[in-house]
Amino acid sequence: MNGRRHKPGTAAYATGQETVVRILDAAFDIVIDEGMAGLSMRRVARTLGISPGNLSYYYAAKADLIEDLLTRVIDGYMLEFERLRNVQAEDPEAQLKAVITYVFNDLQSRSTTCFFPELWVLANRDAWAAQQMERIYSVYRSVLEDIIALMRPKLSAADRSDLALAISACIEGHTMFVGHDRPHRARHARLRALVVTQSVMMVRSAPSTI
Amino acid sequence: MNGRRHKPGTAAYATGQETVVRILDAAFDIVIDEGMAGLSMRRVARTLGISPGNLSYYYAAKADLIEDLLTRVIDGYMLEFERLRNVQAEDPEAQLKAVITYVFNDLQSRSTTCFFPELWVLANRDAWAAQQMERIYSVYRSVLEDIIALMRPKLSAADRSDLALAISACIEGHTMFVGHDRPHRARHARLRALVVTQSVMMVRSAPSTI
Amino acid sequence: MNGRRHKPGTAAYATGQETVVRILDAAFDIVIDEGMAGLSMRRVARTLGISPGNLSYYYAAKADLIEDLLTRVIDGYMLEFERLRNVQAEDPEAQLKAVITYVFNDLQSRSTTCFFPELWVLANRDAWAAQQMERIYSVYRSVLEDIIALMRPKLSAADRSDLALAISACIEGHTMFVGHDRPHRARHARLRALVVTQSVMMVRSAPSTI
Amino acid sequence: MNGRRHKPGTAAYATGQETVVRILDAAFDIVIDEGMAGLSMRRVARTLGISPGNLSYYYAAKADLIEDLLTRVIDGYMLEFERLRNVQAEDPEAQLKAVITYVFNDLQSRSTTCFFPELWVLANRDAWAAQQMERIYSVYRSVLEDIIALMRPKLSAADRSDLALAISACIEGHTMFVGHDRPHRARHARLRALVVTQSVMMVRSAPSTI
DNA sequence: AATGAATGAGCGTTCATTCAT
DNA sequence: TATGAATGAACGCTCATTCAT
Repeated sequence: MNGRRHKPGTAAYATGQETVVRILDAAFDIVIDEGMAGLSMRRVARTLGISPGNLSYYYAAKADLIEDLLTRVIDGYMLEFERLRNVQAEDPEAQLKAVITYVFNDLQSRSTTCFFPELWVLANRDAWAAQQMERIYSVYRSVLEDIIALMRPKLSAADRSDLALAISACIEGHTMFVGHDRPHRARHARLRALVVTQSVMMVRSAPSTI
Repeated sequence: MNGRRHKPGTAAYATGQETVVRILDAAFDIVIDEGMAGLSMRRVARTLGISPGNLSYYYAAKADLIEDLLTRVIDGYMLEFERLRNVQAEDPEAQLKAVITYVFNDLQSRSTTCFFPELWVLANRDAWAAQQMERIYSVYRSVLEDIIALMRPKLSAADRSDLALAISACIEGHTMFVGHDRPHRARHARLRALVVTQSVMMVRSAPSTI
Repeated sequence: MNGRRHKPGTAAYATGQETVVRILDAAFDIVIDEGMAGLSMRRVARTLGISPGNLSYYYAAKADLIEDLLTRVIDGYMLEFERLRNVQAEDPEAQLKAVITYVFNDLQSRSTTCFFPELWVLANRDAWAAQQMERIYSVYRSVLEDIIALMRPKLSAADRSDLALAISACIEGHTMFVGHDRPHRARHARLRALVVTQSVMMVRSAPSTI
Repeated sequence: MNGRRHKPGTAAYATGQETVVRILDAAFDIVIDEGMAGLSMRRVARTLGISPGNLSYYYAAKADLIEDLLTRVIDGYMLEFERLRNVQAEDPEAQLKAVITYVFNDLQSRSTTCFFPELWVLANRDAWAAQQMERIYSVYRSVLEDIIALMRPKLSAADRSDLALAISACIEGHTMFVGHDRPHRARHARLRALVVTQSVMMVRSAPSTI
């Protein structure tokens, strides 16, 4: 969605813009369906019915496409998180529950179940991907931190940050167990209840460490 | 510890046995260094200084090599978990803390940080890999379940199982944040403390749902 | 003369058209020189001085190339047979003699001597090849059947068809004996005379079986 | 069956002799099932459950195995032909009919339908194979020539030979049309009748050319 | 903005062959 | 006799990339 990856001037016209979107959509679908391992320039081109040459007009290198793809997907999730900031609730605790519930539920979507592990793997080897991963998770945590600040105003920023990281890591860790088509998906609701309750308790009771 | 993926009769001599070990070691190193995406038969052969033909003498198909590789790695972790069962501690609570501490610390090893996300991705697409993943995590959870049973004898098996799954998922979810070379590795100890404390509290206070 | 085995859109420019022709020519030459066993994608590419990648741009799979190759060769022979239909002769008998003479002579060409046995072998295992073989021989026989119909109007279609099949099989059977470079090539003319005379006699004298 | 192809001394013991037979049997089955193209040393070894190394003890090179294979198969057919020489019949004509009938019927066996076209292809490229092919067909023809000599004592040897070649070629040419599983197999009996009748007539009426 | 055409490297795999044991 | 172990070449194929048109 930033465009700074393909040659400047590219996708200057309406049809070009649209093509970029179609490219990224196709690429995302492939990643979800077949994993990053299944993503190839030729496959994207084939999916769209355009020539490899034309694809390389928009993305000269595969890495560029991947960058844009990650950026766009992560921007999408970031938007969701920003929206969570404005969740209306009686009190911060209710808000915390709402946020965790939302994110935990999202684990079940096929996109989320499939995309994030790919991102984690990517981040293990690619600094830029690691940075994008931080970008999204820091927004995610900042939403939590703000709520925690309301619940525990006296806690240090570091403590709040730890709590937020612990909560987010705990939720993310359920992806491969209760995510879409994952073996314990049937236990999703029960585990969500556990995580919600436990997270609230943890925030309430966490001692100040400074 | 079974493997048995290469044709029977192969690796009958000492040198052959050794070659198989060298193959699997090299393959594992490649996966850790470059990810599954970087694993190729030719690369393994190149690394070992053997011919592609010779490699395919031991593993006729790449899938066979991967199967043996996963089996071996997972068997290794399973052995570790079985060992955790016998951790000596004053009481179940101390034992729970010890187990969580151990596993959480292990997240920091490069192998663990790099291998498990690859396994999660694999399991998303490959039924056999998914099965192997279940194989290891079920042992992992059973260790936790046994300790939980000692702490909360009146809890139903399902409740204990949920607690174990939640704890293990929570720990695993920290891999990509505080694992080896991961951005929040510096906070590893603080988060471990949080997770340990919180897990104990959760087991202690979890209500019976049946 | 259809082909259409390489992806549509490919070979749209003059150079591409030419390349396809060169590919099929080279493939044919290889088959004639070394047999189907000697035909490989890489060899075709090497012969033409193009890269394997470029060859597979035109023919994504070897089977596609073979299909196009067979189609083209067989189309060529079919055209010849169609031309034989219009052979001018005093009477049907003279026409029959002319046709048999032409086909029998053609056995001596290196292409024919080498190509047809390869086709027979292929047809033994590949349904599509078998179908192509039928395609050409049915045209071949239909030419004969039409002449036979003129010579023996009262014969049933089945009888005419049997005669045509017997004559064509008899001619084809000489390929490996009097064909190009075959051990009895010196006797070609004498055998041709025998086959021509005998075929005419057979058509003349064959009893109606219905 | 001559053995002169593998190292002298090899297969000197009973078990070794037996292994050679099993090798050639397996090789023949593969050729019939998959064609010459499907014949590989490793496949033969695999079929027999022996190691490639052991196979190469009997046949150091694939070419040697093929030589022995051809020799044995052709020896088998030659034996059949020699037996045909002794067919009892009222007169030479009946004998000729009996021989043609026998050979024409044999076209329908899977082995014959599959093996001979492979031999023809081989003979197109390999001088030794061509020689073996001549070996068998010359016996075949000599049987016919002898009968023809009885029917037409005044015909020159060359004429008799031409007749024999024409008859044999005509029969062979039916292989790919009425052989096992071939498209016109249903017409086998009718065509056999045609060929038998016509061959007898041809021998009876063929003019002396010298 | 798009295609056709081309390269060259890499992949997984099969193969004939060799040789020590 | 027989196996295990190894080589190295070839194969069909896919891929990222480039570039003229």
